[in-house]
Amino acid sequence: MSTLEDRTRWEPAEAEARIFERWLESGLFHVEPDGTAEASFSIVIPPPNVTGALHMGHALNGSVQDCLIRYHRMLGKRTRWTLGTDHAGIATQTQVEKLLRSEGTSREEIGREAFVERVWKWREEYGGIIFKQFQRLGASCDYEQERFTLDEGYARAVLEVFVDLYDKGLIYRDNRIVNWDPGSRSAISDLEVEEREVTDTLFYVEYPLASGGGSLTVATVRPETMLADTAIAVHPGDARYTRLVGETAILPLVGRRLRIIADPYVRPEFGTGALKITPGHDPNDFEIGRAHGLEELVVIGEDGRMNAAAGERFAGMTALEARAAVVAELREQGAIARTEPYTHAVPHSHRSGERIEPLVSLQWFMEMKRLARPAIDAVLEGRLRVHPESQRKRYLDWLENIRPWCISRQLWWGHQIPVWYRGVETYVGTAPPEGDGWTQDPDVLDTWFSSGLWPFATLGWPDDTADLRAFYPTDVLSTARDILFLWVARMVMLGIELTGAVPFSDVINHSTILAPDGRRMSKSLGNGVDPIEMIDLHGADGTRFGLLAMSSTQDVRFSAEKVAQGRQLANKLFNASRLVLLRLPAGIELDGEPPQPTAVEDAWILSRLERAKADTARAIEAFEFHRAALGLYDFVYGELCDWYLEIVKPRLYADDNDAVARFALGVLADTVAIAHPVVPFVTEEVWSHIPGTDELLMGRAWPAADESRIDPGAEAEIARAIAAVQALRGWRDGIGAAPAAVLPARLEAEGYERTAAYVARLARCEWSAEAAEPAATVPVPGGSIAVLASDTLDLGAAARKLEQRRDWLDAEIARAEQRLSNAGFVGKAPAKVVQAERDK
RNA sequence: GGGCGCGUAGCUCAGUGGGAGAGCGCUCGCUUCACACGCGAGAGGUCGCAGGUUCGAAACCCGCCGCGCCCACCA
Repeated sequence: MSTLEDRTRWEPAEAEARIFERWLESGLFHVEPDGTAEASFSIVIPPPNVTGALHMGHALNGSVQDCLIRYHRMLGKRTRWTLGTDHAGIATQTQVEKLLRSEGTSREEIGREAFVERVWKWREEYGGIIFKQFQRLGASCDYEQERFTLDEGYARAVLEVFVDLYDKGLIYRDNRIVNWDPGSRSAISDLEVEEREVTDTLFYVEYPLASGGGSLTVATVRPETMLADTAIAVHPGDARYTRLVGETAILPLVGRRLRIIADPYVRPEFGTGALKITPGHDPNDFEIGRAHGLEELVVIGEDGRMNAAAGERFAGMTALEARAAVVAELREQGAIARTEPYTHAVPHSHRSGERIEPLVSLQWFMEMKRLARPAIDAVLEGRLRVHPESQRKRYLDWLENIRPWCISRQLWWGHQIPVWYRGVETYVGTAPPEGDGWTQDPDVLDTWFSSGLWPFATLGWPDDTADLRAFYPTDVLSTARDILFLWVARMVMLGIELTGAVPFSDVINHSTILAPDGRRMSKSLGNGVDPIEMIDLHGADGTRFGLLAMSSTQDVRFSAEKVAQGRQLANKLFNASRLVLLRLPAGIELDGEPPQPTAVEDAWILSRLERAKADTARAIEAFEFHRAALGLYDFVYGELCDWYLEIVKPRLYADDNDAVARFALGVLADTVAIAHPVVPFVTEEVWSHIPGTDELLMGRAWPAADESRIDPGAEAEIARAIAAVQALRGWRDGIGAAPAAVLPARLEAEGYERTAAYVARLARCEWSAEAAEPAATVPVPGGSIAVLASDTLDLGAAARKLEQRRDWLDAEIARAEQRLSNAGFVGKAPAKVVQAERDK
């Protein structure tokens, strides 16, 4: 490593790996379980898919969580960030199946056992890559223990929960209509379904009445499902059909007799006001069918093809083929009255993208209503806080309208359902039953069933472990809002039911990072930005800063410029530190005493630092990470570097600089400390060069704000000096004064007793006692500065500038006077504001 | 059909009642002893539109327009 003198730039590529290694070796990522959950701070990572690679969402969430973890670690909390991965049933199975296909085989061909083995092997190979990437980001997880939702202990927890909830009657098996995904050949839950606009044809089909007296016309977009019709429904109040209720219609092509029933669900104004009822293939019809005791016929099989029940003519066809065939036959019979195009929302599988085939099937369900109530109360009573507030309503609305959850999946990769069958017997238990002839249910549980146990199963539940006692309930759960229902709400429900505790006290729904083009980042669109590339380009600190800074609203476009801004901040911190450290006299080290100001600018920066400490802490605790990041930037650039360090340079370069060097060192130390949760690498690096610090910054105590050091007087004095410097610089630039020229001037303003020398140096002028007529007068707070004639000054330009200034001032005075003459303003506005106007 | 968010400088975004800000880009100037991945100075905004509340609105309220997202079983 080269010396600080030679390193004029912060080089993340060189430093970050080295620093991360020190963190890892320090053992600070891991803390022993001890004490109570109240005294600790713990986060469980939202488990990425085993197959996953780091994307921008992970990088943002990692930055958020690490910022929190580092902050609380510095606060002295016993800090645990538990990490692990999710077996991700469908996603993983799909990937491995794809691999098998490329090898010319399939899961059916090699069989279940070999397939599952293959997935495990695949997981060995690719799993956990994402945590190497997390390390690039600087994430201070407990890497010593990585959990997996299919670990032995975890699997045991899953099975015990199944048995427990089954015994409580919350889990049951039933023939119900489910969202069948022909793509993954499995049932999926309501949450895995997305609606897409589709234009279909609406067919008006005539069903003859059994009485022979005419026919009843129904409208349908799916004529092929008529083969499973078991009734026709009309609205009870629909006068057109009142006399037909209770009559019978004949199903064309099939000849089945259909009862004509009355049900308020039917909308009289849609189509003909008569609705064919197909309980086996339509969710609404299913409910109506259950209400009226109708038969549930299934004519489309799980392979998406018509089955034997569809009749010989149609069996084996795909649903689409069957539609064409049915329509053709109906036309032949003259049973289609008319058709019209019809655009509507149609459910598709979120995973496979295929159109959902609703069908009645024997599946396992979880009854959710009873579980939802306590999860609602937890939020209403403030035991669980949802951030931002707007997401709270979403959470509550969903839970208020919760429906049964289909938890069985027709997959091989996952937790196989712990139920065995023998003839009519059913056995439910965590271990296989005694005796011969039992076969286990082939289905596995929905991935979200096991991830719903994540905060406590990762800590050893259901055993009473030290981890559980020390770290559960956890504190914060940070996630993207698209899995608020899928995952978060279920963790809350299951956590309360199984452990008696809300599994975390705060839920953060962080922003969704969109691609620069405003669309979702996606592989297929090719508009994704790789966080690792960003880290390579701008460093982890820059990437973290950028992501946090851009994450204030619910959606945000990715902006590489914000990341570059973060890199600038890192570079600035590094170089500011060089200035202080390279001027540090031998023997001075950080002694733990608060910095002692010996000049007005010292008191000023100390005051600003106290505010920055408090603001940063407040922002992090309120989960307003953009405020934390941008606030640090403002402090470091706008106050520490642009002004404080510029003002004290001569003192730092003086021979007897002990006092100011010691002071600046203290300010620097606190600055890197409060910046550490946001930009951990560069701050750790700076820390390592501060004499008197043997330990890592990561493990240092957060510098608590001390409001007694806030000094409004010093703040006002320096603010005045800054304004004067800026006024003079602007004036100089306006008249084109030579940058290096030192202009003689007379200070004719109040309030510069302790800052006049700084103003002169920073604005490049020289105070003169000469009584000469000024060449120009520059207004500054508290008076003006008279610039005297000198050979470097262009008097014509100065005069023009002065003229402009006077016009502006006249306007200002007029405006202030107008305001002050307004009785309403003087009477009602706060005294401070009125006084400010008078001062003008 | 309901809900949520957004609309501020050319771009990406901060800013929740007292004279509009940042980063990037642009213009001009500067090898000033931490940093040229830098420093200084600028140009550039009827704060989506229209009402209202207020002494005072980018901000608070109402309506509209535009964009995005979520939820919803209407053939």
